[in-house]
Amino acid sequence: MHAYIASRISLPSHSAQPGLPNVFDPAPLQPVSFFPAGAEIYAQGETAGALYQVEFGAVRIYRLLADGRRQISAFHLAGETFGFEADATHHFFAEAVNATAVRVLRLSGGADMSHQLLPLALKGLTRAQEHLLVLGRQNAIERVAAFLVDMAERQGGLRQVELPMSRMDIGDYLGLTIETVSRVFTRLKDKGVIRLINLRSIEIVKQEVLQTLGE
Amino acid sequence: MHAYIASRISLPSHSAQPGLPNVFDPAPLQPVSFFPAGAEIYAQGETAGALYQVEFGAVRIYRLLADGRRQISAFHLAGETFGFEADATHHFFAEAVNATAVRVLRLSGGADMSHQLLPLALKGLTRAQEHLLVLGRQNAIERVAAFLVDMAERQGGLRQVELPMSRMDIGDYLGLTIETVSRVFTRLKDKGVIRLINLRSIEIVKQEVLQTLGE
DNA sequence: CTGGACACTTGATGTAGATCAACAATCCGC
DNA sequence: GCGGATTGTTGATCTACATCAAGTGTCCAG
Repeated sequence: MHAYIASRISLPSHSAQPGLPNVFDPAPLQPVSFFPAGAEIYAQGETAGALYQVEFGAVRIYRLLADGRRQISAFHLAGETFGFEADATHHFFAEAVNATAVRVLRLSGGADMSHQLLPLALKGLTRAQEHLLVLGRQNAIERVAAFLVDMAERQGGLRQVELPMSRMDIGDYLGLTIETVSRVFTRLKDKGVIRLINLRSIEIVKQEVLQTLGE
Repeated sequence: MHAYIASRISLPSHSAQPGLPNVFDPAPLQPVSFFPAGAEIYAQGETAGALYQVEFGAVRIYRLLADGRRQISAFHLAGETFGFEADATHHFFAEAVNATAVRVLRLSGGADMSHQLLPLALKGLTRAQEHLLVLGRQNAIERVAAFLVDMAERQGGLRQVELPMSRMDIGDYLGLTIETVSRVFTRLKDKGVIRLINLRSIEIVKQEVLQTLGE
């Protein structure tokens, strides 16, 4: 999909992370890697063994079918952690949606991290199961509404929501085509539910309507 | 959906479980509950706090939309464990598909089970993410094929596969209607890929074809 | 063994969203 | 700031699956 080769620049980070409980302290500060838009963070089939915490930017986790159909199973925004697997192999691809910094937390063989990992895994599991309901049983408007509500919540519940990803990404996350995503945005705009500030940023005008549609 | 009230009969179990590593030993043997077909094991909104291990039978995990649309996120067969949640509340319903026995493992407040739970949670996460690909990007034949391959694998890879659940359950798991599920079964039968031994049991005749369709 | 209730299958028709196609807006390198 | 490439929108048409409808098979209570 992307012939892009990641140009990683690792460097020790000095920024404290207020608000984000750094469960990995008091280990020495972990290195941060930068990825430009579209760069691969890891690929399906690669050996797993690190956790990744998004410092800024956004990451998409996805799988491909043989003919190129793509399903994005999750987006990860600043503060979120991803990369854990059931065995020693990555079963998904991870790519930077746009310019992204990721703190890499190597899992030292000895240390037992299950205490820290379990809540993250359970959170991910709940999210995936909720996404199953959306993909299995909701129509196009409901899917987009659920997506926007989720993105808004994860950005602190503000009226203005940033969408770092393209319509293609949104489509591949919601199981829709870009055309359908675009039409639904237009429909929600015409109904006065949202306002399109620019391509990658919307304002939620009627939060209740969106909420009701999405559930 | 079901006005059915579970008639639980709890009793201490004496059966050893060869083949199933009982990670909860050497705790005293946990009680086993029986549930008739359709009985509720737990409901969305209830307080969580136990794990459930299927002794025999099958369990469906699902969510409902306000208008009654249902998405089954998982089936659990003999030997599998379910019931863990990200917080103290169940976010899904669990029901016996047919006559089912479940070992209830109360999580004592003090004990730290994250070591045992993490692999189960990660396994569930991977499964849910794979199911997302099916629901988001595969067509009706591919969905049914993937489902049959999965059921076959979980039953030891034999040619003959038992389907303890109704067409309605399969439809609600795959995001399809019962009619579409039925038509796809007929289509696979006509192509000679499967044989319908009876309503709840099929034989896989062309394993490779099914495998290819499902991925 | 018989009847009635489900569960499933099969057929006819409708429709949401995909696909195909043209155009518009936006971004970015020079 | 210009021009081409990329991303998004809008319209026309097609199609896979849903919906509606009418059987058929299966199971069990009596």
